[in-house]
Amino acid sequence: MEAQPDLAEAVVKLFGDPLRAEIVRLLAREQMCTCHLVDDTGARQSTISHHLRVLREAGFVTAEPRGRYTYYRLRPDALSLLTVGIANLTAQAHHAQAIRRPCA
Amino acid sequence: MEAQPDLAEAVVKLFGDPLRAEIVRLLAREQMCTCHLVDDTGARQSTISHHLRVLREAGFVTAEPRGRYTYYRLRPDALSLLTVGIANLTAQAHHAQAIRRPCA
DNA sequence: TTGATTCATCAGCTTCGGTCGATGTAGCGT
DNA sequence: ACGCTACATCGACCGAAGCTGATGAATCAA
Repeated sequence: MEAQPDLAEAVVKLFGDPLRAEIVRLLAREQMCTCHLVDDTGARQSTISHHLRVLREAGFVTAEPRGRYTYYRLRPDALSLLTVGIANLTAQAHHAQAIRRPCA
Repeated sequence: MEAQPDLAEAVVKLFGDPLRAEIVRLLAREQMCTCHLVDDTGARQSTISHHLRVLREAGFVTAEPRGRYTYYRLRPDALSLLTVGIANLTAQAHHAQAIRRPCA
């Protein structure tokens, strides 16, 4: 049984970088636009945009243009899939405790 | 509320690399020694050892010396913590949908 | 004891990816 | 129209991290 084909890749896209993880953590509290994230993290605007692009392409955030601002929010459905995937892996790991492949 | 202080770091240690993710996936099925992992992944022995070290130091696997072999297994408790952390983040993200920080 | 096997560690190379400044575009206020 | 702000994208730089071959320790078989 496969937990999720690209579970690892998805996770890396989410947490693969400390700053990206911080962005996710902030977006988990409220929707924010890029300028908010720049203020809160202290990173440059181009850096924030870069990470938002990664998160967007990975399907973890959505961008909503609001005039000259762009609001970002997390996609709970994507996070739910991730949660299930890791939960499955955890359950599988639990069962694996009893299995040992013999050494030739 | 903080999901987990170093949730991101922990996740990166687990899935931060495709090969490492593959190792985790294999260990989720059964306990294996290094040579098994070398065979199954096709990676060099030193490379496998390197990743096992990362996983070990992160607390996700334990090593059990068995004669000249060393069996590795995942630590379900560590994975459970991770699952809870991501589940919390997911729940938090769900609530955040209704909150929007105003742009100055 | 000798040799083969398993595994960990090390130093060096190389690649990947994050960060940055610069540039361009679009929307808003005056 | 003009300027200002918010944002995306680009190219370049650089540091972190993975990969590798070599080396050494430990175990087992002959």
